[in-house]
Amino acid sequence: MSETQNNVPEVDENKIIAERRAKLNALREIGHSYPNTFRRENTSAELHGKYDGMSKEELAEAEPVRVKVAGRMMLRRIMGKASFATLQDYEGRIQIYVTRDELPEGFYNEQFKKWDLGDIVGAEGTLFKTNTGELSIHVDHIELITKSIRPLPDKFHGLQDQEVKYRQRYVDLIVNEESRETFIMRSKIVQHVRNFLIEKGFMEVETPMMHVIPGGATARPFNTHHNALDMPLYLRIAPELYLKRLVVGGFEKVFEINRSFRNEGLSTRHNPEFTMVEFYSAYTDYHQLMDYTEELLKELAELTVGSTTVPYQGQEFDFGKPFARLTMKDAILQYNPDVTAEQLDDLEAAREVAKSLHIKIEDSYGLGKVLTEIFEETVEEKLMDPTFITEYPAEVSPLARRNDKNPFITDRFELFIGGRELANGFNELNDAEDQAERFRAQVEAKEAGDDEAMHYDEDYITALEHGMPPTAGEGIGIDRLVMLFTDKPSIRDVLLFPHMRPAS
RNA sequence: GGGUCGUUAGCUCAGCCGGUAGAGCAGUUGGCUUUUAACCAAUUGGUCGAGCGUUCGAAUCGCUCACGACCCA
Repeated sequence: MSETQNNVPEVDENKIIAERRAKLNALREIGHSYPNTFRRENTSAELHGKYDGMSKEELAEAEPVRVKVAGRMMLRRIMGKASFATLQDYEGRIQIYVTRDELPEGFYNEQFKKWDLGDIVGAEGTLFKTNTGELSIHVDHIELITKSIRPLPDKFHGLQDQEVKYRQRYVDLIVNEESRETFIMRSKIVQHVRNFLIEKGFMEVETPMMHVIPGGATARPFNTHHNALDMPLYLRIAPELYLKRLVVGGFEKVFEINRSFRNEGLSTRHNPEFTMVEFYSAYTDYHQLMDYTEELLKELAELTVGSTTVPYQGQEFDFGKPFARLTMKDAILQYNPDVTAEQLDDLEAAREVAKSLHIKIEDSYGLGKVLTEIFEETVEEKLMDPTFITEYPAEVSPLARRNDKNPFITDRFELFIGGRELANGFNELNDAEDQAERFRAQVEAKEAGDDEAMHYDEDYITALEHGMPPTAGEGIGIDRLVMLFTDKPSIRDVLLFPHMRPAS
């Protein structure tokens, strides 16, 4: 049974909409049919770029410059027989000057003056500058291209209602410049990450988003069902295991930028679907990945902020100096001066430390998990400037390779900025027997009640048994990256269509 | 899951000591050929998020619910 709503909604009608519909009906009677015949030849930004530098006199004395633009009418000032209006296209705004006597008989009063803010129009004419020096188009042909039935939000205050911004992003994008800029920046950031990896010799791939066994992370998946095959499927929680299968297959440097899905709560940092870049490189190690990450983030700071000092919500993060690198244990000691190194080497002592810090510890936790809990509770949120934390315990790193000298820890790091985890990378576990053992431990945890623990992925073990070269891999959260570089407090501000509860 | 705050005209917001709803913008009508949040004059527009209660009377007080924002777990 489908619960999808197929109800046709009742017509949402208020006086303004009714009046606009009446105008549209009048237009239909004289043949308007949402025409797709107007071809613009110029954009607002192009014209400002070329002609803003010319003075009023230079423009007036030069050969007349004919231009043809289209856009949404955002402002209009009618002054009797002449009007100014502001058209907005995807790059910006341009002012047009419309006079009664240069349009066909009756057009100015019977058509143009009846158009509404929000309508999309095309205009042709010659460039000039107004007395106050604004580049404008003296129009001799103008036409209504698309009638808008719905009124726009306040022309000065824009759209303020946070909920409507998220639910009706198209309206937000029409009226709020800042919102447009955020998503343009997001696109540039993703583009830069992609180019960065391609220049480093990585190959972009696409792996399944519907998994038979959800793997590659510890998280609850979304469940779905394949009707023809009559089998359960899961939306992926990470692409990791498929990307590493490709490394087994001989694609030694691969990456994927796309969505993963986790069936967990919503917050200012969590959306059920989110975007990660994951990349894997054979014959290298996690130190190389930290170097790549540092290089990439410094470039992104330059690209987005134009500086190595990144402002975020009233704070500033320093991307100029080399990123700090310290081990999880050293980090705990540094931020908990009362704790000694010896206490962190012994399970019972570490439990006591956690208890004194009011951290909940389950009986099943080993020393590695206890240390990680202490780290997450007392250190994470204090790591402001970019900081790599290394030497994550094997217990909390089921896919990472153990350190050669100390099998308690893995060759793994996470990157923190502004108290938030931005990236996670490690030397990949390519010992199939060790991996099988780790999967078994995860299954035990799952059977003991940890519903975030991993499944045993037999085919992945088979892939590793064919031999995966030594490989390092990393995931970077794109949404959090964009939040950081666009100074946005909520993940919803950097998602075009964030998940919302259905409006009542 | 818990707490705080919010939801009033298409938009941005007042009103909240309970007495039956206001402004600006947008819209409509009129005026205005270099304005720029244009301006001037007149004017239309509201199940005050939903429901229940208290009261002679509720946008306003109380309770429940919905959605959102922030904080905490």
